[in-house]
Amino acid sequence: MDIIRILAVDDHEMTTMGYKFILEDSEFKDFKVQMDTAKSYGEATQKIEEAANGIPYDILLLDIQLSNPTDGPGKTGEDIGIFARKTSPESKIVYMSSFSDNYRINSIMQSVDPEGYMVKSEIDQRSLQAMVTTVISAPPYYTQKALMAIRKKMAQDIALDEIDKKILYYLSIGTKTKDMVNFVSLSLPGIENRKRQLKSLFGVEKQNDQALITESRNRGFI
Amino acid sequence: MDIIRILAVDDHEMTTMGYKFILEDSEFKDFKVQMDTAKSYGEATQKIEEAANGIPYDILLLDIQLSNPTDGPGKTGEDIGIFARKTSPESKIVYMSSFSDNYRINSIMQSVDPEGYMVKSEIDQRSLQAMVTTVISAPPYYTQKALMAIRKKMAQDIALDEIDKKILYYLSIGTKTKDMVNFVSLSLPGIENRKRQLKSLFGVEKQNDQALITESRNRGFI
DNA sequence: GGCAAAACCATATATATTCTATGGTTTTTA
DNA sequence: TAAAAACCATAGAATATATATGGTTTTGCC
Repeated sequence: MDIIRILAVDDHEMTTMGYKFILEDSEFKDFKVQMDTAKSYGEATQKIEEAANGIPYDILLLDIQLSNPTDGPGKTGEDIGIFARKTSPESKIVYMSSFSDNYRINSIMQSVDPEGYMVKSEIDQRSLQAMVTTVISAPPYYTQKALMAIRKKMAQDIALDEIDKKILYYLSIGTKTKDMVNFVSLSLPGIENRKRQLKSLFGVEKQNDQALITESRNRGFI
Repeated sequence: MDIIRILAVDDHEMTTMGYKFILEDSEFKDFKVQMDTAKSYGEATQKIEEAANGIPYDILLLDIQLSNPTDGPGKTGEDIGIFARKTSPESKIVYMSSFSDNYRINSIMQSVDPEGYMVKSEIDQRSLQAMVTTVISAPPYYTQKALMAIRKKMAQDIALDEIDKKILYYLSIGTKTKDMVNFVSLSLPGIENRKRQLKSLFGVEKQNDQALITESRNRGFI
């Protein structure tokens, strides 16, 4: 009987314990699961690196939001994924995230391209088991909410460049257009013109910024 | 007990009969399935339109390849999907296709954005039943090979315009560069320059066209 | 090997797009 | 209602990409 080694990373210990109890007690056809856990970026990367020197983990279950201040700012589960792709390329990566918004899922799909993505509200015993077998034998595994975001993105051909995405992002968090010059490498009329173009592209011409934000969200950009 | 009405379109009658027997005999929790079939573009669009005037179909199962010459050239399952989106917007659309290549799946995802996509080699009784319940309650439903193509597309940010895609397509079917001027609205040096840029973009600089084709396929463009 | 076709590369010029700078008008908001 | 912000328009600058042309290298075939 093969052993599938999994590392689950989440700052809430209850969560990783839940995964552990369910999966170690599950009956799989060809293997048993053995689970390690980690609570922070530092602990996770260390365990991944150590394992990669011997037998790498088969699966990494990563939370995106790690509110652990000891690792300094900006160290998220996304960073762990990027680290793992380099250090332990054999390991399958599955995100277990509360985020189901398009922006976050698109971002993870591009930076890490994980073998799985589960929205936490959709995780239960059955889906956990299905995820493990799928990821091991025939990835990818995405839960329904993740699939909805992915489908939305696939359905449209519009490709915005980095500047457009930045403008939409800052707009969505309430930044004033005149202040965007500090974040976007463009002149004020340049930004205004881009906004006009985006509104035209999204079919909300002659409407205010709120309409643009709403439409961008509908289309899965933010 | 609700009735779920499905129209299955495939030029091979055996295929639609298979769907019919399996799904009408299946035990679903909240409903029963009643299946119509069609063999051509004309028959399918007519049935969709008639139904839409009364009670539209709940699900349309569409084959992409319809080798029926009576409807004239260029009438594929993709066209049926586009027609159905207009005529019967309430109906869910699921493609049942032999195609598992990236190019085709990407194209369908953009032109029709179906609620499901099943690669025929992956269809069996269980997946058929799962597809129906998923599409009715919480779409989308994609089989593994479709998901692989989708994942590949999502993982990369590169957006090629129509001209680039055309060049790659004609290259992939063996068209000589000098003959492409007949299909692509660009001068010969223009095409050559695009090819150079694509090679640079894909990291196959200073290599021949075969390398470009291979890399394009890997990245899911053709 | 050698020849012709195709592919490939480089440069000057033309064209289209998009930026900035500037200044005016309209809308929001305190 | 006054100030701030958003919005719009235009001229000129900068950028990117097209064409036209001609040369070099590679490929395929006898």
